[in-house]
Amino acid sequence: MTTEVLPEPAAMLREAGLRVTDTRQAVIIALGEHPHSGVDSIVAAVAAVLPSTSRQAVHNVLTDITTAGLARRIEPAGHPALYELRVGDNHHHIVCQRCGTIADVDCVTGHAPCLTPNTTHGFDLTEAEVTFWGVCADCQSDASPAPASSLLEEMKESSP
Amino acid sequence: MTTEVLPEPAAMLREAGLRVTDTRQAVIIALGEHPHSGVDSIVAAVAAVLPSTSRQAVHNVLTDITTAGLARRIEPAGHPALYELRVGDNHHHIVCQRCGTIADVDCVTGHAPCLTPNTTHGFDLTEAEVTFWGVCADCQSDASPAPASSLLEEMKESSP
DNA sequence: GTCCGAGTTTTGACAGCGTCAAAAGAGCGG
DNA sequence: CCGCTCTTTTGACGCTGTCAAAACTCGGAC
Repeated sequence: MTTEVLPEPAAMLREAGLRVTDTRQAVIIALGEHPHSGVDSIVAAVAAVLPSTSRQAVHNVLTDITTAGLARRIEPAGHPALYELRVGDNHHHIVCQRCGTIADVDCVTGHAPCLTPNTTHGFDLTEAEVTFWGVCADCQSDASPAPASSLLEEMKESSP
Repeated sequence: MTTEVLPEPAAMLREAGLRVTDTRQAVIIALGEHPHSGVDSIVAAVAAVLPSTSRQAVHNVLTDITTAGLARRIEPAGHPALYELRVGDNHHHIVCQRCGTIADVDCVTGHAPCLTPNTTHGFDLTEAEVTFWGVCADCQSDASPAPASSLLEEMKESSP
């Protein structure tokens, strides 16, 4: 889509104490342009700029920047892991049960009152994760019966 | 400890329109005695009674009874799928980030007010899934975790 | 009680996603 | 400019789950 006000990849990496490499910058740029991307999509996007980049390198980068707090990893049930750069703000996700599309959902309650159960079974609560499931607008209007099991084809996103 | 006040597996299967087989009853009994079990644990439990049972058969049974509404499938990020018999009541789960133990968490708010976001991006909302993450009582007191088979969580922390 | 067809289970292979490990290459402080 | 350390490449491996065909049961019919 349109080029947005992306954060400086190099600056982000330096602040996080990570070395600035082409691969890492390319991954961050790809994530900035296409949030909620899977490893496959990111590999494709990076390969468009750095054709020699290996899949493993992308995995490494994603793990590194996720650990460093620059990115966030999302793992919806039944889908491969996705990544996004939005960290720090507490938001959740809504996943399309047909095509796997993901959208951000800001926590409407601000402080998440219901996300502090009193029956924690002795657990030391760290985080509350909310995932909404539904059908996206495209799949609603598109009445074509796409079986929820094998629609990996649909997930292929056409790049601009 | 063997025969509890568990629902009759045979009756459950018949009501769901599924054939009553040894394998299916064994799986249901195993789930009744050990909720939040993974396929591996269920296979082991079933094998104790029916040694010739194949892993694939367990997979089939779990898929069948899940589809029939007798069981529920849980897929915490980074863990293999788990199953439980409690269906119908809307409850969530809290997962130990160290050992993977899972406990039930009843929806304390009853009606889940914050689980109806107003910004659905055009999605037709179907379900809201909540997963709590934390550290279980055992892992809190016991600094040395080694329950089942996963120490993958250890690498969550790394300092350059 | 016996038979038969549809539904189950077994067996073996396979696919997706991610990780491990060692050698080669690149960043960056001195 | 040097060299140490971190990154990347390459290839193999592991885990979880699925696909497919043949052998076997369940359960209603006769």
